[in-house]
Formats: sequence, C-alpha cells, structure tokens
Amino acid sequence: MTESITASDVAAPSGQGGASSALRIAVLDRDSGFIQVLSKRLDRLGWEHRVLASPVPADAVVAMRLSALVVDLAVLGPQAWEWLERLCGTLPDLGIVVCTGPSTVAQRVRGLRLGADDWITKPCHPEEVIARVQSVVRRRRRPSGRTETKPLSAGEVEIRSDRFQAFVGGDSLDLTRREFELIELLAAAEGRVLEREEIYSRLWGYTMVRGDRSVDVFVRKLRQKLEKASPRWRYIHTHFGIGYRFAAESLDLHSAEVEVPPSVPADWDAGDQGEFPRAHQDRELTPDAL
Amino acid sequence: MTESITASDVAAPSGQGGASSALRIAVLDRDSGFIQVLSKRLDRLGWEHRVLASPVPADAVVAMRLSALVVDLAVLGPQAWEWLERLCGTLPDLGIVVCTGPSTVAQRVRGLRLGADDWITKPCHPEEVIARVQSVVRRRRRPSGRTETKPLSAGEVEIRSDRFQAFVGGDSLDLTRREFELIELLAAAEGRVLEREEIYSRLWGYTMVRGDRSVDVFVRKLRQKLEKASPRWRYIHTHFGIGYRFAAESLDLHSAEVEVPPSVPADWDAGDQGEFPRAHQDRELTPDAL
DNA sequence: CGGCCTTGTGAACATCCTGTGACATTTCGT
DNA sequence: ACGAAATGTCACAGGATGTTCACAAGGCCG
Repeated sequence: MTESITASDVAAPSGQGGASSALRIAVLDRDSGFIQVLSKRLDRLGWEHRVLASPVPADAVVAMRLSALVVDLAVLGPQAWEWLERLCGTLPDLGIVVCTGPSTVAQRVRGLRLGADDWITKPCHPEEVIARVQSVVRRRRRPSGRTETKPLSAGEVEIRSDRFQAFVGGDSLDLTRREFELIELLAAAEGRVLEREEIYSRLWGYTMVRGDRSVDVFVRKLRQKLEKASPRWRYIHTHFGIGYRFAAESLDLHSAEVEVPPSVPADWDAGDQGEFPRAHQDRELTPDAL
Repeated sequence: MTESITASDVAAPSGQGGASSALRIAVLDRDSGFIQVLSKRLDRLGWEHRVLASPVPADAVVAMRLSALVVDLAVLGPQAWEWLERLCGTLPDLGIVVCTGPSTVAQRVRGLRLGADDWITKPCHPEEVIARVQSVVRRRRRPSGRTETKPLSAGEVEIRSDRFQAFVGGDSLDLTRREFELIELLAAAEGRVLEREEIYSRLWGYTMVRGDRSVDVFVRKLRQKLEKASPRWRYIHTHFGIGYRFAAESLDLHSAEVEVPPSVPADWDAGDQGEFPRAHQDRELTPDAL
C-alpha cells in the first residue's frame, strides 16, 4: 500500500524535492531563430519544454504544470501587463522569466514588481537564458529541497519524508500523496496556524479560487486516518475563518504531552473533554460559553 | 467577509509581517555614487541595510542574517568565484544579486550557476536593482512564509500572529479573525490614534461608507473579551470624533506601567480614573491627535 | 440647560465557513 | 481497455461570524 507514491511527479509543488529532476518549461515567443536555438539547448538538457506562439490564456498555463515560463512580452501585445499580473497572481510559484526586446527601466521594474522573476533583454545568449531560468527555478524550489530526512514526530505519529508516509507505532497510515504532503506541511509548521490559501498554494501550486474545498476535504481524510490509528490524540485543529494548525494533543487528561511550547491553559481540558468527539473546532479556550 | 485577506495582497492588516516587512540586505560595493543613491532608496523603503566595502569573509556574512546581498564582483578580485561559491554553499537561502560592470555571457552564466540569483550589469538604475532584489526575496521567502511573528504584547495581553490569537496568561481570548485583525492593527500602532476610516480600510479593504458602525461593533467585542480576560486593564481608548487608540493601561493606581512612551500628560490618570469605570472615552488626549 | 451628533449595546438577521457523504474525473497498473 | 485508487466537485446541514438596527448613553457647543 502506499509505497506506490510516484515521487517523481512533475511540478511537485509541495515539497519533496526531486533534486534536478526534469523541469517543465514553456517558451512563449515568436522569434523562430531564438526559439530554435533555445529548444535545441533545452532538449539537450532533458527538460520538457513546449513552445507557444500565441498569448495562451493564463488559465491554460495553469494546466501545463510548468516550473518556469520564458516569455516575450511583445507577443502579448498591449495586454501584456494585465496578463502577467494575472498569471503571477494565479501561479505564485511559477518561475517567470521575461525575455524581450529593448525596454526602459520603468518597464523592467514594473514587470519585476508584478511578479516576474527575471527580465532579460534581447538580443541575448540562449545559454544565459538557460542559466537564469535555472537560477529562478533553483530559488523557487529551494525551500522544498530542504527535505533533510529528519523524521518529524508529534504525539504518536511519526512523519517520514523518506518514505512519504506517516506512521503510528510502526503502522503506516497509508496516506496518499496529497495526504502526506498535507500532513508534512502542517507538521513542519507545527504550532503555527496555516491559512487555507497558503496550504493550497503550497500543495497545489497555484492560488485557490474562492469556494474550493479541496483543503478541507483532505484535512478530513487525514483526520480520519489519524483518528483511526491514534484515537486518543487530536492533531489537526481548525481555526475558523483562517485555516488549520497542527499540534499533537492528547485527550487523556494526565498525559500533558502537548507540544505547544508556551501558553496553554492547563485547565482547558478540564471543561468539556467528552463533549466534542468530532468537534475539531479549536476554540482555544472558552470552555465557559459566553 | 470573504475571500479572507490573504496576508499577501491586500493591505495586510496582519501586522504587516508579511508583505513589506523589514528586509535586511547588504551591499558589497565601492562605487560611492551607486552606494549613496541605493542607500537613500533603501532608507526610504525602510529596509535595514549595510554597506560593505571590502571582501567580507563568507562566514561573516552568515552572522549578518541577511535577506539578500547585492555584490559587485569587482570588489572581490580574483577570489570572486570561489567566494561566491562558498557563500552560496553556506547560505543557500540568501538572495544574491550580482551587480557589476561589463561581463561576458560566460561569466554571467557561471555566476548564476554558482548560485547567484540575479546578475545586473552596471551602469544600472538603482530602482531596477531594488526591483530585482525584491523579486529575489519574494521568491525566496514565499515558502518559508515564516512570518517573523514577534509576539506583540501590552499589559497582560500577548498577540501572536502565528496563532491568529491573543492571549492573557496563556488563555486565548478566542478572537475571531476580524477581531484578531483589529487588535493586531491597533496594537501595531500602539499609542497612536487610528481613525475609523483607516481602520476600516485596512481591515475591510475598501473605504467605509458613512454610517457604517462595523468598527465600533468590533471594538466593543474586543473590549468585552479583553475585559473578561484582563479586568484590571484598559486597552482600547476612544477618541471622540476620531477613532481609537491602543494602549495598555492598568487600572491599579500604583502600577504605573502605562506603556505610552511619548506625549502623555503624566497627570492624566490622576483626574478621573474612578469616575468612568466603563467610560472608554479618552478625551484628554483628543486635541493632540491631530 | 437643551439640541445635535457620536459612540456603546444588545439582538435580530443575513452570510459565510466547515464537516460530510456522495459522486464525477483523472491517473495508473494490469 | 478495464478497474481500482486517488483526487477533485458538489450540495446540504449546522454552527460561527459579520452586518445592520434601533435605542440608550454620553460628549460637544451654544
């Protein structure tokens, strides 16, 4: 079970790091000569790449699951800025390298401010474009690469990045890829509340559209598996209107092994322990209604 | 409420810990003119910065805890590549922007491959340097998301951005998102009077329509929770016709721990402390609010 | 002292948010 | 191609939160 995780997946936005795994990049340009040389070089590097000649709608770019995009703003025409802004807003993790003709400082600054990661002025050497794309991508995934196989653990669960699994007493929770990424993300930020938007963008790679319940659904799946394997603990706490917080909290009064470093009302569990069997709500305190 | 403020875009009410929070950057260069202009601009942006004129040993850079470093390889001399490589190896998370004179494609590619995040050729416009540094940093810190979160505290309350909550002696005030954003906003401007319009626009993102009492309502809710948790303190003060001011003030005469640093008539509390137990009004100060 | 405006309250009401279970879609192995 | 598993969508139910109101209380100014 489980071990089936295809760690090599592309665009693995979340974590794990396929070190120098194949990159997926797209080039939006019309300069045939430039494209040809660049393509050749990309082929040699073994990067998956695709050439686009027309202003692909920003939404379509999402589906491509790219690591980076090289674009000549000239192709976009007057819509360029708008397009760029929108794309950056949707895919905050996408590396965007503008490679276009002569420009003014103001234009470059604007592009960079809107979200572009680099701006190269044509004519330029393909090798430099490659290097800059690499630089952008490297920076982009750096944090993820920090997969220092240091098994996180909280309460009864142990999260092993090297196995892409979480265990309780040696038994795998049999988490799917997404589930694992989620618990890993949450656990890595233990104690801190992560907003839905952040969770979403880090797991899915792009900004969440209002109304998307994916995060909630996966949290529920995770909770189910966690609860089945470790019934007397609560790990994922809901923060209404904000997001979720990971923190192992024992339901057993005595066991005070709650890894919340500071500020934890020692009496909070005195109130309603048995009341919320499924009430994941984390009213922090307020046992005493209002 | 809605799409909930994503800390990143809107007027991040969340203690500005996100967006443009102070960055620490260093500039290693000798071009006095360049440095001067750049420094000025950095000052205006409120970024902590430091100018270095000599090849600081890579190790020393570590101690500076920088977000980014702008460096002119010329200053490093022949050791440049080695230095750069070592630095990048040591601080993979440091944003490095090379800003140096004319160079060959090969040199730029080499620099970028070694770990530089960007390479700007002098002469260049300071604004572009800033923009590129921002771009680099933006990329770099996205994942870390580590909102510096230095828990604000005043009187008995402690405001923790990492939890989206305020605590008093370890007990959560159980604030809702808006309530938290409000107290965070007020506390961040501790001592200063914030006008209703400003509070409104920072929390709701748009301008308040005349007659909207939302701010008042939330102030009331906050006061209720604050008072229940910390009865002997007053935190939110009303400035008639203007807005509110956050300042922890003990009701115990002796305890003079009033954290109002500047401009506060020391005798103000001598007057009518006992008169208005619930009168949050704070008229004495009204005048100097303008 | 009296009128006019601002702020404090409490409650009713309208919305939004999250937990769930069912179902549609995509992915992957056989 | 087929089927199982995984992922993504939907719609509903309840509870939590945000907004609006009407009115009381208090401050400002003449």
